Amino acid sequence: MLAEAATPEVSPVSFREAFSVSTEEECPAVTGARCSGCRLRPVCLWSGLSEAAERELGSLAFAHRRLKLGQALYRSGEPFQAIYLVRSGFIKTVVLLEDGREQVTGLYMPGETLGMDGIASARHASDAIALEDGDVCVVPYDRLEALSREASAVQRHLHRLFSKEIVREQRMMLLLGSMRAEERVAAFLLNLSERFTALGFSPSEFVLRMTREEIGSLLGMKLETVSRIFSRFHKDRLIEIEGKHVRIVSSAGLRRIIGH
Amino acid sequence: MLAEAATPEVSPVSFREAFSVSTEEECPAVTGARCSGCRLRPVCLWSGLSEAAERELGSLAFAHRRLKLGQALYRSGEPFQAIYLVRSGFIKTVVLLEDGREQVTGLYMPGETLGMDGIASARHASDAIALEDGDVCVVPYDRLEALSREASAVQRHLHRLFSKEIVREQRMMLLLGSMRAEERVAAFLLNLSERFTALGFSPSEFVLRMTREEIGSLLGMKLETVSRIFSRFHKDRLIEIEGKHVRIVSSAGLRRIIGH
DNA sequence: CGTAAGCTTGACAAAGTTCAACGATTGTGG
DNA sequence: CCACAATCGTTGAACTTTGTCAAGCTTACG
Repeated sequence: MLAEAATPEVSPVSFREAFSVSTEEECPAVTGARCSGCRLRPVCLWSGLSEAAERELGSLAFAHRRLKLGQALYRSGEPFQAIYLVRSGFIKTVVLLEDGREQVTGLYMPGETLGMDGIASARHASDAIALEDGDVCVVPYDRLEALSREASAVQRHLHRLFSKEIVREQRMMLLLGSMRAEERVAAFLLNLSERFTALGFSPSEFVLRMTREEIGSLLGMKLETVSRIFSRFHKDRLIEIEGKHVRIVSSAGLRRIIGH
Repeated sequence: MLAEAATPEVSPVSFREAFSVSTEEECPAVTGARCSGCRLRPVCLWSGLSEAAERELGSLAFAHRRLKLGQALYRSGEPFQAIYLVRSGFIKTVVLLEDGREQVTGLYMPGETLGMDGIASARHASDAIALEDGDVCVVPYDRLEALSREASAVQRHLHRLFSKEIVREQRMMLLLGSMRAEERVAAFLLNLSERFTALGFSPSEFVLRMTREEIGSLLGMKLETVSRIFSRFHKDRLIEIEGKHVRIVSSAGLRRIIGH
């Protein structure tokens, strides 16, 4: 029944098709593509730039970097050079404790920006790991700084980006600090549903790109707890789940769980 | 034995003396004081500005706002206007869930900056509440934006500020998501110790400005758990504690607890 | 096709919460 | 200035949630 989950209902194209690694035509590797043709334009840093400003900046073309599953975009301690806009694939960020424990601090989908944690100390404070093959747009930070001084639209967008990340992390603290495991999982599923919707995919049917262990780390619980809660939600007809394919049967029911 | 805790050993002046609400002479109310005389200069947004840039900006004087214990600096949903530099007193930020549950997401000491969560949506995403009487320097955001375009030192400082907040929240997620209650309390005490040290006070003896309930909310546990862990640490000779007065007896011991 | 990685489930243990009682401290109005 | 109320903190006992360990199953991959 869930076999077709990979082909979202509301969208005429599959996720993989729509956000697959670009062909050479539309995305020459190192020289970078013109932003004007990019499908991520509506969510991109550069939207809102006046045409004049765009023309002025002949350099509005950035290198792309491809990532294979498991590959690191950057690692904690590495010199900070750029921030990254996800073009395709999912990326997780991970913070490590000396004794080896790790916390997944973020999950980034196409159109989302990561890497801002590196500005403070000129070194990245987390690892960014690809959860599947994909690619990112590399935005060199020094150029961004300069541009943000020249074009106030860029500045405003950049500051909003910083602030959004702060708000996202606040919400995550709320989740980790004051919700029970069941509520966290419900909130996680509803959040994914929203974000898939924003990308034009089904709100109710999608593929988790993380293992139970990674989900557990993001939500501050053990993989067994994640598994048990998925099973319980399934039994209670709130979701259907088969491995990583999820279908939300009752988003109202999930919302009710958070309401306690 | 802990009766003198209010007078830190290493510092010749008490915390309250050093960071009390300023007298009118050094801090005229609405017109704002010249930054040059401010004791927070080394940590302030404006440090690093060239003298030329400073002179150019005759406006380098900001309104101060006094806060009484329990008073809100801003509330979630209020229009975002400014960010705030704490001059004296402690401030907590709180995020609320519809059902009334709340999560303390931050604790801000003199010299620290808060309010950046409001930029994303032009409305604050949290409440900021004074934990004791104090005052803040009000930095209007539109002026900051303009200034950050003109003076790259300001820009750099501002971006670093954003990034620091992101990193701080990441660490908080690590704490909430992957540490046991005992470890969280130990980490909390060590973190306070560091920050008091940075302000020139004793690393080992200070006054908590939060109730057990507020500490619990910050650390994602119930007030009873906080109390029990304080008692346990006391029994194990890691700290001495009497109400809100804390003395760290063995910071190595606390560090060992985090190491598992 | 075999091996490793990922997922599920059960039984039990540990950690943290809840409820309750009580003492100490703080603040307020008479 | 005192008395009373309210808030804050501590501690015990019972309970709930989540983690741990172990086994077995499925899936993906070389």
